[in-house]
Amino acid sequence: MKEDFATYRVKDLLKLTDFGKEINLKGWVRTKRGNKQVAFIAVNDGSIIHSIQVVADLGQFDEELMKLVTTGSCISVNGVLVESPGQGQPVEVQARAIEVYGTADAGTYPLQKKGHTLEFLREIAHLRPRTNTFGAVLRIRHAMAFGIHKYYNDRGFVYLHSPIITGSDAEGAGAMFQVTTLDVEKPPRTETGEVDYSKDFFGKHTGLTVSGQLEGELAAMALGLVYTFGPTFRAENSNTPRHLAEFWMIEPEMAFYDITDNMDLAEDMLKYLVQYALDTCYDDLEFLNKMYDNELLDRLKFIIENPFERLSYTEAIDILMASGQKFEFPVSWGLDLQSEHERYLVEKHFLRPVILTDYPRDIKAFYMKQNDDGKTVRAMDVLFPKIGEIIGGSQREESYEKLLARIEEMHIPEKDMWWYLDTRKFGTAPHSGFGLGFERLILFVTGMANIRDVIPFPRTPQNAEF
RNA sequence: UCCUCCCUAGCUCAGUUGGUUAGAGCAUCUGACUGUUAAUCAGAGGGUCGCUGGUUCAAGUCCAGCGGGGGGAGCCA
Repeated sequence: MKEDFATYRVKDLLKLTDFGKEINLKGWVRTKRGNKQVAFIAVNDGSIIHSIQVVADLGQFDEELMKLVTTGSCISVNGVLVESPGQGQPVEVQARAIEVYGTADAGTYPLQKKGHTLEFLREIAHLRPRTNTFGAVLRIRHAMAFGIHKYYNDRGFVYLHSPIITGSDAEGAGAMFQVTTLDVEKPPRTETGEVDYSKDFFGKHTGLTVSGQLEGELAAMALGLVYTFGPTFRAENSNTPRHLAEFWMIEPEMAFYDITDNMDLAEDMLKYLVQYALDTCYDDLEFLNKMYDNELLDRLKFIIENPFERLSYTEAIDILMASGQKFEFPVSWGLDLQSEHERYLVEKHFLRPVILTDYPRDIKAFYMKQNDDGKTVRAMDVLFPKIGEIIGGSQREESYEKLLARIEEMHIPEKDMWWYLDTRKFGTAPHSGFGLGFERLILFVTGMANIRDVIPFPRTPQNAEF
């Protein structure tokens, strides 16, 4: 076919008003309607949620060619941009020539014109990006990733590439996937019969990272403001709509930030990102609001306009105990909050995001700064409606003595932590940081209910297809 | 990992106290229609009722095991 027409993406075509212009477009057919005289072909190229209507006067097209233009096929169209006489779209393309790049057999192509369940789409994750829903989710996901880099870059943070392979299992954030080149059938053994990891690729036992925080702290003690944003792996047998074995996490780490600065940053960042989604992905959000969650747009706007509620763990316990609410799990000071407790606080009592601080030290990680009361640490968890914990963070313990005491107390192998302890030995500083689960953010922003639907190819127990 | 629910046509589902030949909508195919919007109208094809075993004269239906999936819980981001 003639190649002298300039190719446009659908997103741009829909905005053009110079009717009569000759253009080319390429994309995938969503539907074909019509009669003997005329065919209406909805073409989507992923640049925007909307499809463009291509109109083919069937007198001018080969019947055999038109038979190949089916839902799912890929075509290139030369045509003229015209004002649409029909309802539903401002412009359409009067086709002059159509080339079929790839057919999609109508009898076996799994995606139909009608809606599919999200569960079914998970089974065809290789094709689900072609749906309106996943187009929207993936564009929003991109915008959020870009917005995160923009947010931190604009504020002078350095993007730190923390390692994916790690030899430290000390963070305690969860079970690690082992990384090895040893023959798992017959690994080399020591004289005492244990697997000899000194013969392994790295000369020691290694795994995939469960957190970039510790390395983030190292860099924060030099660059001041850093963040990591990378894949994170947890070999936990978690089967919930909120957990993945492979997910992405953003972990800012800031020298000279105390717990309040930390909370301010977390709240400001979340509001910025929600606003960024509204600014850059409104069409997609509108679609999701219409199809899945009628309160999505209202909820997003509410988040931006209202301050998060901040209170201590102790105050939260008091509220829960005074609530008169029947909980499946008892509430008492010292016990970790259960999902039902967090949900009560966020969705029943405060009706807004909640930041809880100063948790009992015995239920939190070793690196959190110990309060003077000897009982609590400067932890902060940001709890969101529907999602639960979206951020977990703390001011870090900067005292060498206190940190070492805690490491010993919790039986963390000190020999693996020498480099981390060195930061407290040499030029230590008050500092803070947190971890934001990227997919949980996307859950909130898209209104999707299952975390497997906000990542292109989810990795969960018993599932690594695609 | 625990609790619970589900698995019937390509998809979404119905299927009565166990009883003859398992149904519908959509999708697909064929036909009709001069501009459709999840087009419409008419017709047709399409099933190892997740798998294995058991109970019974008789199992989509009852029982057991296994597999897959959803929701809740735990672990957390």
